[in-house]
Amino acid sequence: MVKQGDSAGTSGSSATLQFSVDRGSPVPLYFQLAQQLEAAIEQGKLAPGSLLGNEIELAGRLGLSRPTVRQAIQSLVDKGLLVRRRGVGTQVVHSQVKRPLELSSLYDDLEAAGQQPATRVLHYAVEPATATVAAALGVPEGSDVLFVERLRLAHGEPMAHLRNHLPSGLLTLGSAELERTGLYRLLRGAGITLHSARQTVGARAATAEEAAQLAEPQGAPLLTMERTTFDDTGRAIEFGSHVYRASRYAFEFQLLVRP
Amino acid sequence: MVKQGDSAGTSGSSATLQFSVDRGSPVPLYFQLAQQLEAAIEQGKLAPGSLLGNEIELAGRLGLSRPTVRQAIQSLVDKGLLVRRRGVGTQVVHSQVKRPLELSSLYDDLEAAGQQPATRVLHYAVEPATATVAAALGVPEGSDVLFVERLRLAHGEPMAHLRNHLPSGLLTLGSAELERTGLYRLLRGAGITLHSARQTVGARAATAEEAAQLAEPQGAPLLTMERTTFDDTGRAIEFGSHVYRASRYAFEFQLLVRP
DNA sequence: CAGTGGTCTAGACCACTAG
DNA sequence: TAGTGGTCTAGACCACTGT
Repeated sequence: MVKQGDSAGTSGSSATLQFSVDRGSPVPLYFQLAQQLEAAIEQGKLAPGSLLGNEIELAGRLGLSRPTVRQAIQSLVDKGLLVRRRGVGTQVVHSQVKRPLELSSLYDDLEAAGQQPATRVLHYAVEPATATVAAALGVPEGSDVLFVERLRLAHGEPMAHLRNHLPSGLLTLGSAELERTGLYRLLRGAGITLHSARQTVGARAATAEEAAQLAEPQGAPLLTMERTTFDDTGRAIEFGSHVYRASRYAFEFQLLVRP
Repeated sequence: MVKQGDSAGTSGSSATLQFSVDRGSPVPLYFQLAQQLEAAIEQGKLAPGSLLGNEIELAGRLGLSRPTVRQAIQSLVDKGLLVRRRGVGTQVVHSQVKRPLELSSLYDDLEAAGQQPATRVLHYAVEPATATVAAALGVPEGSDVLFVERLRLAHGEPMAHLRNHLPSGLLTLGSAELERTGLYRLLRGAGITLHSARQTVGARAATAEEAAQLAEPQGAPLLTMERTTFDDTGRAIEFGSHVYRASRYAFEFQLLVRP
């Protein structure tokens, strides 16, 4: 049982990197380690393809138990940043993994891209649920539903036409708030935990009205998305029916293969 | 330390269900339990919203340790079938979670839907990589790349036009095999481990040629997808550039929110 | 307050991969 | 054969939730 066998000097390996955990912190130890590993990968201190070093040695070096170290590593494997091979070791993945697809918010996406997003609320009213909306939200037909219709702009140019239906009483949504930020940010801010969503992405030609609203020629191809979002308990939170200018917008995402 | 405290009789709870593990099996214990829990949920034996019972008691009942039971439960939480709340318990999720988005194969999707998929190989040749393809695959421009162009049919009707580029030498793909099944199934069969993919989904109007191939009017809206697939080691395995008849096809998928 | 999941430890044996 | 990750155990203390 050798305690000290430092084969330091091999650049790109983890042996040369200094990780440390703070036991006084309320942040879980495995999470602290995971963050440091992720940062090292992102900054290139852990080269793609390099081995992480075995778990027992890493645990000993940090004063942690092996299960704790495994938990940290596993969380990064789940993110797609690391790959484990039995009998070989844990390696940093080569390719550029960014994010395994989130419940994307158009507003946030535009803002992140420096596109100066803006919103114009076209319609805002509580209405009885139609059959389609009632089915999507799992509420009785005719029950009260908040219907919001918005035009999303980037750099002053129309990008998308968004229609959302929300079960009445879930939250108090101001029309003014909807002009300032995205719906999902408002939902999260209201303490609603988004859990899953069912999405359908398709395409169709623009109607005359849509063409006018989006400044596209009539019959222009539009990207469509329908989405129902659920919370922890399985309640439907929101049903959206959106169209995007295909000339200006495309969905881009990374996905991981379930092992 | 009570070994037997069966509070049986509460229907819908897990207390009435009989789980058991086989220690002689090569299948991991946590996986056996996860499968049984998943089956019980799928068959409705564990009602949506019902509590699973605490982990210690479940472990005792099965003769397993708590970490093993936790591992089983965690795998179902990751799948979105269960929700854990501290101080409350583990509940079966209400909504219908099907699959958190896979690297979908059009062929498999059509087959699963009973659509009698067929493939017509239009083009099959090794060609020098163009700049676009070289960038997507991470190979030198002008290097050998297998270029495959296919028309996908369902019930004899054209559905999509598929163009794929694969680095030469990765596998021996027969044109005949491509008529019989999907590309991804062939890749997996060749022992290639798919790991992640970067996708872009958009829309545009059909060109004259595409319209003719897909039996759509000229200028009809088409759904487009570009995808680069990577394996474990980060090598690009395949670059696809596809168009789908928007009148016949849409992408539908479920996704989970990263906690 | 009692009960739940969240985290953590210090071991153990096994299956797989490589040289 | 040596080294790796994969699995498993039997405890422990803590944080949070509800009553």
